[in-house]
Amino acid sequence: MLKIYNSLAREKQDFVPINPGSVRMYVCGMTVYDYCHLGHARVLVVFDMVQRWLRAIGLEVCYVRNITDIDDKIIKRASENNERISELTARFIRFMDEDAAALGVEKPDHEPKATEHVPQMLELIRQLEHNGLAYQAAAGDVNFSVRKFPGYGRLSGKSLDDLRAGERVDVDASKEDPLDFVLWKHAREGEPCWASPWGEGRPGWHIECSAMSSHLLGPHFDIHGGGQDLQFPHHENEIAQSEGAHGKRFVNYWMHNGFVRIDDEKMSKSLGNFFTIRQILRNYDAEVLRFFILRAHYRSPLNYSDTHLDDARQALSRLYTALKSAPSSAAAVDWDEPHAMRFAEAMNDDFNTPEACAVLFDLAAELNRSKSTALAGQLRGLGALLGLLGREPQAFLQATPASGGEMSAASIELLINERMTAKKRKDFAAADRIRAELLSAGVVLEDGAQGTNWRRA
RNA sequence: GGCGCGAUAGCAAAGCGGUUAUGCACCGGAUUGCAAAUCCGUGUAGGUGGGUUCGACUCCCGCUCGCGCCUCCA
Repeated sequence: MLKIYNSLAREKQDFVPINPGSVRMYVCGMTVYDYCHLGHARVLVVFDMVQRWLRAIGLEVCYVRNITDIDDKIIKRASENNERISELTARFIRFMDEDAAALGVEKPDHEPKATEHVPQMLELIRQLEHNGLAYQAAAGDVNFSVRKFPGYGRLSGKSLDDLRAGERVDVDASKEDPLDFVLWKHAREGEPCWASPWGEGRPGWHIECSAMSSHLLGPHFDIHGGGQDLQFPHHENEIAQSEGAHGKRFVNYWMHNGFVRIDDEKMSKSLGNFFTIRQILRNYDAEVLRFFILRAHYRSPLNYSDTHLDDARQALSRLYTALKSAPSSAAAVDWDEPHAMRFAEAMNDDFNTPEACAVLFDLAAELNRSKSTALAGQLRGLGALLGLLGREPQAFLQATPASGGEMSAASIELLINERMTAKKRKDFAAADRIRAELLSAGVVLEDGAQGTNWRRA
């Protein structure tokens, strides 16, 4: 039985799909005006893992991850770059796709774009107005009236009065309540806009997700995910909009992944302390980054540093090294085998990937002892469920970092042959000199029965 | 100020009311020409003060420290 920590209930709950055997899941994706950073990498990888596991336990999954391609920051960036918004967003969607693919993230079933769902948003706003939850303010914006929606603050655990107390933002005088949020922004000079019953304008940020999720998954679906920072106000507002418009429950399980941190501080655009995915991938294998993310629990904070990635690389090397000792292919997992059972138990416990990884290491140790092809198959099969261990061991162990500057495989082989010759005539001094030379170039040699293997340190 | 989360060995990171987490690093042994890899073995934990209990890292309370949300953010 799968258990999921539901942010709304603040506890782990048995997962019961609305329709037996199938799951509908929506995750807030990226706003595409810049490169994806490590925080985005975490959302991508975490929910990819969730999606894979849901399928692994036999559920039919419809996974939607949206793309926000119209908003203040996009407009600002496009004007700074002096380019069209559609060019800017198309470029960063492409970069996002490249990064996601590198990280082994499978394509969601749908990736709706905000600009392609304006009619659905307008319909939602119309419904909200009809239900007395939306009003057009003097300035022309259409706002959501939070005071009229009972239960506002349930997800974030805040009462309206608590929220008032912490107000740090200039109050917009045209709002009925300072916490009311914008559904439709009236058009401004030089900004893109759409026609609407409330005049020309463009959608507020929160309405996008409500419109796209209900359009593709219906008004009531199983899982809604995203980064912890979206819990308030974004997800809170989504609930208010969707339930306010449809008059029924919106989402059964809310999942929020923890932040990536740098030096114990949240990594974010506003703090400017972020690393982009492609920056990291210049020096580290993408699978190492994926493993680094999955070896922590998705709800825990994840501190990033080069040292931690080095550590993750060493650990992943151990798994691939074990795999090298027995031929294997990613066969179907034998779920009656003890390791697989432990793995499933861990994953069913709110996606406990650190525990699942520990099982992989136990399996590797066992494999190193037994050289069992069956165990190698299990290791590959279980790894595949996390999107790991899909490559040939040599390919991983000998991979060259994207930044280059490494000794080529051909030169390495040449030196290894030279060393072989030296070894044959018992000239160990010469052999060791070559080995030391390779080591200083970041290449480690392993002499075995069938000759010498090498890998990058 | 309000609300919430966390504190585990040198580092990273889980589970668990009593029995080895796991990985990296470290130490001893096997193996090796020597290494590397691997295997065998050992060591290093649970912020702090109380409480509950036969027994607490695990449950409860206080304190301290750290982080997050209350504004755009994954």
